[in-house]
Amino acid sequence: MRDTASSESRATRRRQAEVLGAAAQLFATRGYSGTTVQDVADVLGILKGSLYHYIETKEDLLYRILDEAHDELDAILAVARAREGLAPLDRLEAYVRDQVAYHTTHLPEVTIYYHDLDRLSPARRAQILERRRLHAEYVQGLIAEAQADGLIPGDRDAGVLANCVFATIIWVYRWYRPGGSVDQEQIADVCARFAVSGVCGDAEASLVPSAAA
Amino acid sequence: MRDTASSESRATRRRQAEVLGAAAQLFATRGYSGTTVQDVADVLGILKGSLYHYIETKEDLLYRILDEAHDELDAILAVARAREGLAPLDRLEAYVRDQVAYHTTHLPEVTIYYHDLDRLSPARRAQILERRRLHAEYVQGLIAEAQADGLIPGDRDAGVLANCVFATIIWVYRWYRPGGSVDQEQIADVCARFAVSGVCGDAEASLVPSAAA
Amino acid sequence: MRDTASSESRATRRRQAEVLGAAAQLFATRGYSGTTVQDVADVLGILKGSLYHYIETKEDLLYRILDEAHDELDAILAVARAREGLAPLDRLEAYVRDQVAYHTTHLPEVTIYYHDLDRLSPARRAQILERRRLHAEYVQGLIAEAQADGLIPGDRDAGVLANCVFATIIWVYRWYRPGGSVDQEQIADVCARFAVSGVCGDAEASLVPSAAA
Amino acid sequence: MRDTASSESRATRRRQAEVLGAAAQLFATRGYSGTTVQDVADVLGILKGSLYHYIETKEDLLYRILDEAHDELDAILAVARAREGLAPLDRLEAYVRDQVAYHTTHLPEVTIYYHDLDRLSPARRAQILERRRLHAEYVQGLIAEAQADGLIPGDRDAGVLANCVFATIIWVYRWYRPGGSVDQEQIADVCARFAVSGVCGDAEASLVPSAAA
DNA sequence: CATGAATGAGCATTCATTCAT
DNA sequence: CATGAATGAATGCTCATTCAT
Repeated sequence: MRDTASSESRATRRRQAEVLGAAAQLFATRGYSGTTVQDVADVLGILKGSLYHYIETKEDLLYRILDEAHDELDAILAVARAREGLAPLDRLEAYVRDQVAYHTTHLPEVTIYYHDLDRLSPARRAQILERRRLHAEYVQGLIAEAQADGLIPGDRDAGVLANCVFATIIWVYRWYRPGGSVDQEQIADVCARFAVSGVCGDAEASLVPSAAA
Repeated sequence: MRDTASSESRATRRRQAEVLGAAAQLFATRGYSGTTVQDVADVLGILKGSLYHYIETKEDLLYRILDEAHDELDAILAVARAREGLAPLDRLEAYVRDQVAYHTTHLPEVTIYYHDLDRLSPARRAQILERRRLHAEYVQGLIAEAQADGLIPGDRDAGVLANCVFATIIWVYRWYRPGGSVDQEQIADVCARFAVSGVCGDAEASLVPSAAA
Repeated sequence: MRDTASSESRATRRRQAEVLGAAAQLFATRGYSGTTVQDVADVLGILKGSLYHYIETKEDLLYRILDEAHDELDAILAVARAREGLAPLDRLEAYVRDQVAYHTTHLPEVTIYYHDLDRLSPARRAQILERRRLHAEYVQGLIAEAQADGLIPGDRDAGVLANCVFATIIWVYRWYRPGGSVDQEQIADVCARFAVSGVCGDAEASLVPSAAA
Repeated sequence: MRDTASSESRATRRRQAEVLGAAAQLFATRGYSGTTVQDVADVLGILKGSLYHYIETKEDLLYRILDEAHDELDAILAVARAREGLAPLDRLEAYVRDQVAYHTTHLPEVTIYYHDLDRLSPARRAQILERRRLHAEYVQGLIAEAQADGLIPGDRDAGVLANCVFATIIWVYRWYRPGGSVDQEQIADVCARFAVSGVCGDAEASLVPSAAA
């Protein structure tokens, strides 16, 4: 029973990971269009032509990075779905916290995700977008559920609110840089609380006094 | 009283605006790197070489679009600063509303702003970033003020919260498309309320009962 | 009796001279290929399109500069030819002196002459080369005459010697710069003496003693 | 004992030489500005883009041609410096002879050298000019030495005389064409004698009688 | 005379991709 | 697996020249 029975040997898989890692670093820094196949090969210490032993096209690199990243994102969604017996807003808070934690620890991947998805071929882009849609549905569902349960006001469009929640999650990649004064856990906390409070939208109540003063 | 005294004739200025408009449309759709000078010329119905009567480099197009857009953004900030006698959170709400209104009505410009700022030369990028910084300072200042006034809890980093507010504003360009079921004014309302409630962060209070129930 | 009877008015001719002067300056500095029509127009303070009121093609500028310069060069030849009753080497010396004087005082023109003659159309180049040939013939004739008269050794090819004489004259434009420590008259002297002594070629005779000493 | 240990294989080096040779041929004929990268590729029988495997910029071609040519020129200077125990004028004569021999056998290189040095970037031009300066110093030094030794009159500027010597050497490339009636060795002889006699400058002495006759 | 928009051909350079060795 | 030479299409930019106003 040789373990080469799997289609790819362990060494091969490691090399593939190195290739994707190098590409991810570069794509995140210079953008997909701004990165050349030569750049990737340079980082790996091989020649441009040799890189084509690992990929068929440059777009392959982009797709694989995005595909693998989405595997982890989908795992977060699966965990969230498995959290039963919790109130919708608590489930939302947990989901946002997990997402922000992922975003802060996978800056290159999410940077590429939000910057260069459009450089994917239509078919592949559609594939990724479909996976993303499931996340949107989940969050929008939680919000609609909270509205139905009377936990939050029902006068606002759940879809718009869901987008605001994702804004809170996603935008992290544009301002968070490791080594800052606020650590990752705190950031996940603040963002989760911001998002949940945002969908609650009862700020006016607390503000009325100050406005009335 | 002729206003032809200005160095550029009206026709010239109109043509310049057409050039920028065509470029903005394309940059927003295909990205700066994905748009060729040829593309822009094609839209204008002139030859590639002729376009160089209006620009010196392709980057000029990007810079001018961003520069003009920032003029409008800065006008929003000026208006916000002029709103005296309002509580900080009310000023924040008004600012967010204005910003979201701008974002929904200037999708091409803001798309370019958040996607291709890095394609600008270092000097020009720095110039834009400096203008952006003033906005960040303003919002963070409002939040800090609200914290100092005891209007919102002071246990969360004002900088992180400000980033969450900007997330709410900015992300709009990624999901809002004109002609949807929710109109622009409603969206500005929802986002403003989301952001203000988010910084208030008193969701737990309202949630505790439901969680305790 | 208007003086507009001449094909070009005085003002027109002055303007033409300005155009040629500006072009000559630029061609000498940046080379013909390295100078754009725009550059010339800029120096004149007009637009590129307007320059075409004075020229038909860019090559016109080159040709006219060269043509006018050759008028002066030919005048030097005419003067030389008129110097009768002088020994050939004295006539050679006078010719070299005049030529070097011209070269040091017309650096832009001669620079263009020796650098960019090949950018002329074949017909025009041939025309200039024909005029140049007359100079070569004259100098070669003087040398042959001196050889025939026994004034200088006859064992060396008169054509090669003539080329060496022209080398002495022409090369001046590559190293002479006004304002140096040696004035123009001295330079003309040194060059003339160098050339004449060179064709005499009796250095060995004078050196033998010193070598024998 | 394989010499393939060197970083470039023999085939690679040969190809590089072919590339430089093709470029040199073209630059000499049409000038650097007048030669396109396409032209060079055409001569090599490859596509324009493929040429960039051998060069980084078009200027690289120019620099390498000039750099390699100067290696040979500097070898001539080294040989000249090694010729001890000879009177200065004899050393000058030998140097001129060697130089002229090089010039007549390397017409393309020297043509480019004297025509297109200015198309080099400032840094690279300075580098070449520094190497050239050593030659000028050497020749001027010989002349000064001869003057100090009383071998030639000391009333003429050694710098100007050195320039005249170089004129004699350099100008060869403008009139010498292989296959003429005078062979290369004779030309080197004539030029060397012309230059040495020129710096001696005692033509008057020999002329006085003929003028007095 | 002068303007300035437009032309159209050309240029140096880049780059994803292929393939014989 | 890796090399490196070659492809071929595209890109940003230049520039001499034209011409309606």
